Amino acid sequence: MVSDSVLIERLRQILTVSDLETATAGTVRRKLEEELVVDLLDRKAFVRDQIDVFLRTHVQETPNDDVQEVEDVKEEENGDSCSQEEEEEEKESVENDDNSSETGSKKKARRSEKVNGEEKRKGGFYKPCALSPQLQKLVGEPELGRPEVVKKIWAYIWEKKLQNPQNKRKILCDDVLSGIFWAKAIDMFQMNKALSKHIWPIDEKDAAEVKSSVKSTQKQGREEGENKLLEVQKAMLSAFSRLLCNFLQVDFRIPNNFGFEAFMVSTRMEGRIEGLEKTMGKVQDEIGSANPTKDTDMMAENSYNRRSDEFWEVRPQFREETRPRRLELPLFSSDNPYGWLNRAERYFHFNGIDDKEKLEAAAVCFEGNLYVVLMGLQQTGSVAQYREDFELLSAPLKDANDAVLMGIFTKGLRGYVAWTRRLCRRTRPDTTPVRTLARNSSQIRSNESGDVDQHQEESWLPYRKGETGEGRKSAIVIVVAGGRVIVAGISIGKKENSDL
DNA sequence: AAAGGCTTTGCTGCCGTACT
DNA sequence: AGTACGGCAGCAAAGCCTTT
Repeated sequence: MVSDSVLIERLRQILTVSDLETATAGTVRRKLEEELVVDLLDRKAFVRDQIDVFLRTHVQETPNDDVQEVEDVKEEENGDSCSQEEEEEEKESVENDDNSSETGSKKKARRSEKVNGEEKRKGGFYKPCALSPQLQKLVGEPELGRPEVVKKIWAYIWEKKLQNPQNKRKILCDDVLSGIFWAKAIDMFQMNKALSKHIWPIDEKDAAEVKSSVKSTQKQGREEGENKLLEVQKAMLSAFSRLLCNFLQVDFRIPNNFGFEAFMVSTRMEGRIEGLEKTMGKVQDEIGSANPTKDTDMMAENSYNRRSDEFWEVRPQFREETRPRRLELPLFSSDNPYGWLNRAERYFHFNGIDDKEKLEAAAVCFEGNLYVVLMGLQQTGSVAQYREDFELLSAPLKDANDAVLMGIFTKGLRGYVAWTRRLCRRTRPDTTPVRTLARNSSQIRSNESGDVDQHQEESWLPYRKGETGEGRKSAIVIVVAGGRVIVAGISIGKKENSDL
């Protein structure tokens, strides 16, 4: 039988040299048993208590090392010292202040002091991010933490006096700012959102560089293929978004190396189309009823196909002049996407194609390649961004099978495999409200897509205890693909969740 | 003081599973 | 049944500003 004192002494020795991040009560106890050649099963509680005592003293000492050093210096300066008990009381009182009486602003001030006092942090918020060329131009640095970018932006706004005097929340964009925000004015609350399009994590870039440098020659071909696919994706996204922007009468923009502005969510898009159609209808009526003038004729020339019969009755000669000539629009070529874009634009110009027709014609040309591109699309940012990209790309696939589209969509989701596995384990079909919804709704598809057929059908319809009330991890995802609404039960992260 | 946006990191607490 | 552990969700943190 080993005495308590011997046990404690040896225990402390073990803990001193152990990695406290990984050591557990069990591993420590087993080590003790091994070294002292005794069975400590009946003294488990004692061992755990002693570990707790050690950890309490250790943990108190470690994070306050710096404070302790400062206090030591003070003590030396003052020539006196207070007892450990008094120190502990002081610490406690500080903690109590923190928890109860201290106001938010004081806390904030204290935090700020802390940040200013310490060496500028490099992680967390201050983690340097890569900046877009437009943003680099403004802040004068290739990489910067987000808060510092915001600081510099505000400094620029003040310097140039770009706040609207009537409403200081509005920022009037000069050339530099409009190059970043793609607007003539922007609400300051929207500013950070717009900025996020220009701030990219460096890790991904670094990781990609490291990855590519260590790739074996065998993998190089595949990588080149992926790069090419990415190039094609970019080109198609660029071309397609340009057409869409023309159609929707919004600014054409390719804000970063791959991303889209988030105008493509179907509901918003439908709203814009509706609005656009109404406006066009009004313009059409006005043109139809007005006397022909040079200006209105020019407007009419630009929208040959949108004119009413009444309009042509007034200007029969104009119909002859602007009749589209026959010329084939080339199919999209992944070998030369920019070349295709050029030729397509010339074709549109030559035939006087209006915006809606441009969109439809381009969609037909894209269709063959779209599955390939869609398959290559991966979630790199938020689910919402990924969904929007997916919706944009899949929009022309009107004949596509919903389940296939949903399968491709989920396959590109980050962490997909992990959550489907977990969901398979935890599914409780009979009590799942989502499942009930799925059975009753013709819009909801189960996993018929094949790419996840190793999972139970329930894996599409996630369940987690308490879901009825909170649905902590699960949500219904609605994807607009191929012009149809596709709904699926899905498990997603917390941030994405809020976006739904 | 809260609101509104966004970012990453790390802590806490909860839950489920595996093991004793 | 109790315990240990893994994994995940939720939250808070700094920074910026003006209006209510």
